[in-house]
Amino acid sequence: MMEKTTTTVSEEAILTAARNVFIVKGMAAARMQEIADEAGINKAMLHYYFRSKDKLFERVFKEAFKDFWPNLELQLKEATDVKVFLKTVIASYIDLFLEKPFLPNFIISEINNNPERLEVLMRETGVRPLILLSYLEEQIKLGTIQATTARELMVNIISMCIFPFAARPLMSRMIFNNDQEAFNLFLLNRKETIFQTISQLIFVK
Amino acid sequence: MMEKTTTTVSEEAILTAARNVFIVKGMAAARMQEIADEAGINKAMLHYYFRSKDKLFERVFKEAFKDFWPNLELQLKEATDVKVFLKTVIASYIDLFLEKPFLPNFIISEINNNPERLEVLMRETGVRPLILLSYLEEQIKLGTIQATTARELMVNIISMCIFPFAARPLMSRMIFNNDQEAFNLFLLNRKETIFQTISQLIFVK
DNA sequence: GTCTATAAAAGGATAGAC
DNA sequence: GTCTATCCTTTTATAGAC
Repeated sequence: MMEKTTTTVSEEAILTAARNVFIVKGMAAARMQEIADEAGINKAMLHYYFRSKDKLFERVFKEAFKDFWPNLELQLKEATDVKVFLKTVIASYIDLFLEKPFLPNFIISEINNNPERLEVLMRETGVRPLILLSYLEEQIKLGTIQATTARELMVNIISMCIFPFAARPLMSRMIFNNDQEAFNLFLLNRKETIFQTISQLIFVK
Repeated sequence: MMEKTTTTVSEEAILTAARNVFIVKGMAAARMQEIADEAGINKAMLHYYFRSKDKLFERVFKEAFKDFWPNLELQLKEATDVKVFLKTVIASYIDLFLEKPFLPNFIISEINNNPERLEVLMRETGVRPLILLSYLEEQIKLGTIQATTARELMVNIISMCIFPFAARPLMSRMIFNNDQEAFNLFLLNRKETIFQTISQLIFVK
């Protein structure tokens, strides 16, 4: 029996091109023509496969949104203690953004434009970020980590992981004087440095 | 003698409207019609005063970019020591974003779309963020604060200040379960909590 | 300076041949 | 499935009366 969700070569080419264009330019600035060109295919084909720009965008966006969140359940199950768990979460975030540098700003901007979409997105992708929050709360209660509030801690971790990528050109110019090598090295080391910074805050001797 | 840069009532109304629309929607999604409506004025007037959408946008963007940076020179001159200085910088950032919540994402996104614009912008607005960096470097050398590198520290401070605002709807939903009151309170308290967090990192007993 | 009307361009969507 | 040609809507920009 064949797959229900068989995708043709063209369909895949379109999706790949659409991802590239939408994620870099955003919904409003993206052009169907550019997506067609990048897919090496005719503009009419986009409509043949996806009916409209809106529908094509929704498809790409939902997928990107799903990508945006690490699999907390899995990492939680595999981690032996808080330290390992946090280290894994931070590392998986940094690795993700090293691979997909435009993802953070794309998700953040499109959510800003359409916050009401969040409810549907969360339901359909099954993303549950409160897991990390309640885990941190629990650990604070147990005394294995120290922090005034779990929310504070979680916001700080996420901010440090995501922001340098979301504002990459700005940071590169403003703080690294456009020294690309130094900035790339900085980002590569972030896995380690963020973990150390957070450790200093929550594992008080 | 009269001002050279006299602005008419309409011109001001247009600029105010353009700010509102551009900063919330971004260049690509903004509509000249919407700006005209918000200014309570005819669409043709926009072109009469600013020639094109591009030119109007540039005007608004440059201004917003200038707004985005605290006056470090002034704060440095007025501060009595590192603690006071950092507290002031953080506070002025948080206050700015409480007042203009859409500013961070606007600046970050538009710079991402057009990083090459940065050079001109910096020249024309006279923004010099490296002042903070060299100040931190100096203080590390002097031993008044502790940090592995000044860049690391600066990125962390900026990330914690800006990110929760740039990703406001996302944070609100994901970490505060859309409890608007709790989230607003959290942001209000950020001045204090970020300072405490940073203090814990750099003022080691 | 301000408006109405309209041109001009861009961009998304469809028809129809192959 | 894929293409070319074309339609139609949206949006920017201008002409010209007042």
